[in-house]
Amino acid sequence: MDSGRLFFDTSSHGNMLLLGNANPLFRGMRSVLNMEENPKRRPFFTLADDLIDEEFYDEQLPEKKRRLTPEQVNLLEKSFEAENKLEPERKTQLAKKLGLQPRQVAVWFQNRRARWKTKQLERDYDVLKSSYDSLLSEYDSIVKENENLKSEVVSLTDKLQAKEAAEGTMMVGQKADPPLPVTADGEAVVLVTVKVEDRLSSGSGSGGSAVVDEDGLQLVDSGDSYFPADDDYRGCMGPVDGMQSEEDDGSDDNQSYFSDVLAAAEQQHHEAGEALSWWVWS
DNA sequence: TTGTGTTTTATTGCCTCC
DNA sequence: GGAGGCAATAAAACACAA
Repeated sequence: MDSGRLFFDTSSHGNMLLLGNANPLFRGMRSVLNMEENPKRRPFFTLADDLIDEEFYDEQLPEKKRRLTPEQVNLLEKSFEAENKLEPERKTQLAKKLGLQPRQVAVWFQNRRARWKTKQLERDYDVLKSSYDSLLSEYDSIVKENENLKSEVVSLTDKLQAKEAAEGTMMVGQKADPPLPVTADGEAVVLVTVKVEDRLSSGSGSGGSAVVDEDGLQLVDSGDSYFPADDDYRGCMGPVDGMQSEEDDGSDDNQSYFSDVLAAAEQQHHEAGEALSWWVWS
């Protein structure tokens, strides 16, 4: 430890004396000084003028570290506000004005810069956090909206399924009078049902179509479809959980709707809106 | 009064710049 | 190499609850 830095030179600065903690005299005085503490206790470092007529220093007590007075701090703060770096000349002037050692002024500025930096970091953190919170809430609302759209798709899909099934049954039912045809034509009814489910579950119409085509039921397949094309249909179905199309390779614009909510939420929302309105319109 | 957490003052060691 | 800045740290001073 550099003891030269720890002790104030009493010859250069009036009656100031500070002993290091290692000094037994200082340690002994600590308890005494603590007992003498009172609310009006004068600070260790005061203006040079005040040092002259104070009997306090007559005793030349070895002093503890004292805090600066509010006046000293105010002046230092003002100086810091003007310029947070301290040129040698300003340091000397401030020290003279405040009755402090230039070294103390330099230390105060150093510590003040450290405090400022800490506060600045806190401010930066707050800004980042509020920005993050805002984005998070935006993300949550988009996810919620996404869920709503998905459930709407599922609901409409169910309705469509029921409607297609009903129409398919009617067509076959024209040949078989009973509500549930169980004759040779009844097989066609079953196949129609499979066809609809297949479309909804796999998104690939080829497999289901093959079965139906074999039975010559083209009318049910696409000729009377609610959808202009299979691609469009699958585009609407793609996003529904558990009903993912096998062709969901991202090549189709509609297929990518649910792939990255954050990346293109607004655009995707728009696309979903179009798909849905088209669906309802059909 | 005392224990504990926070703030302030000061030191130390390292680094950079001139 | 000396001066000054910074990060880390020590320790005194202070605030405050129990």
